[in-house]
Amino acid sequence: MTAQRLQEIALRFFADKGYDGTSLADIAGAIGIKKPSIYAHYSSKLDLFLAVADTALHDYRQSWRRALDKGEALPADRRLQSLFEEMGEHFLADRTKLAFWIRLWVFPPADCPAGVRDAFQTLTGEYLAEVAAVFRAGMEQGRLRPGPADDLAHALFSLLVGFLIRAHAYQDTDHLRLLRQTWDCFMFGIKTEDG
Amino acid sequence: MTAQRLQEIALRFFADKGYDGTSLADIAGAIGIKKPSIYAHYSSKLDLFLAVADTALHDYRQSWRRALDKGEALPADRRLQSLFEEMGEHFLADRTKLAFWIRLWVFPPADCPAGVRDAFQTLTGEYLAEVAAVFRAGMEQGRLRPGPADDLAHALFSLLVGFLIRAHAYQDTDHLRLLRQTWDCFMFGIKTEDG
DNA sequence: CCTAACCTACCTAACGTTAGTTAGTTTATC
DNA sequence: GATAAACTAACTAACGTTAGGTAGGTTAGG
Repeated sequence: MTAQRLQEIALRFFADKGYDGTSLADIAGAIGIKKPSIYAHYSSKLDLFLAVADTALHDYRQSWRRALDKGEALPADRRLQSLFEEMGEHFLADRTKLAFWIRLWVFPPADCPAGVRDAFQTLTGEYLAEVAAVFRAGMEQGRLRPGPADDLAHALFSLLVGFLIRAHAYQDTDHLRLLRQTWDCFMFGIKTEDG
Repeated sequence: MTAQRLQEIALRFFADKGYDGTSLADIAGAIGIKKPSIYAHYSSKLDLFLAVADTALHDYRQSWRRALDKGEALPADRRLQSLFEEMGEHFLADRTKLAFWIRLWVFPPADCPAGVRDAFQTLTGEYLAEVAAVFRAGMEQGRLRPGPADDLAHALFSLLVGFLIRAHAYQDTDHLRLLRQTWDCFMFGIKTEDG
């Protein structure tokens, strides 16, 4: 299926050079067809982008849904850790996916309809709500310090995003070690008890 | 000075729509001159961009240099907090600056010469080294948990970046509260002592 | 069983627009 | 009157997009 291959290549280009920096000629050339042939499968450049973005959003939701389900039986603190690591590993496994995700969220193209941005925000909102619920459960169980669960969910998300951005910018290999290190700071703090 | 105004407007456009998404006609129109007149001040679009990027890099270095100097007398843990908050406030004070900074670091334009990216990396490397030194000092003073100082510096930087990205994406107002909340997580951890 | 119609996926050619850039000319300032 | 900074006009190249045509495979009718 050419439409599928177009999406794959388009994802790569959009992630790498951005929407404005990618030309249809680039995409067409990469799969060995000519530029106008793209229009047999997608009605416009934006249409192709939206198709790619749609699968990306789907993938994003699925990843944290799965991560949430996976640690369901764990105590709250371990579950948060699992969530954090699962999401980190998911995006670390595919650098192209990661770059596209960041671009779509942080710098969506000007042509991008508001609906797509809203979809992203809504998705992240749902995710944050779920994480906050885990925080609350952990506090009730006495395994987590009492505090504002919503803010803590945001803080954890910030940490994840910062880590992912760092992983995108620096291409070194020991990301997972740093991911765990980062988690430990969040979990135990950096301050000594008597400090 | 038109050259100055050009840089200011260009910064705004580059931050908002990206390098590829910005046309010289846009920039020229915004300050009330015609497109070719730009060439009286900058030899090309890339030249203008590099001028903007250069000031941005300068500003970036200056901000963390000042933040480091400011808390010099503080104990290590308070100094780290001061560093974190100062940097956060610095970028939060100017959203345009923030957006350009993120774009330059995370998604530099394809035309952007490697030297600029390297300059950014070097600067951040210096910053991380300074932060790591503060961590080490704090550990020697017994005010911070012993641990891998370089990794901890990276973790703190990730946290800052994540927070800034979040601030860029969500335009709500209580950023400073969330910044402090995020810091407290890092400082004290989220886990109870007996958890 | 043949053939006529149709569909899909590609092609070439070309469209109109806009991009960054250059050349040559005018205006204003010191 | 020289110099800097603006202008108009125009160039080339690239963009997304449309039109029209062709080859191959599938379907329907006599």
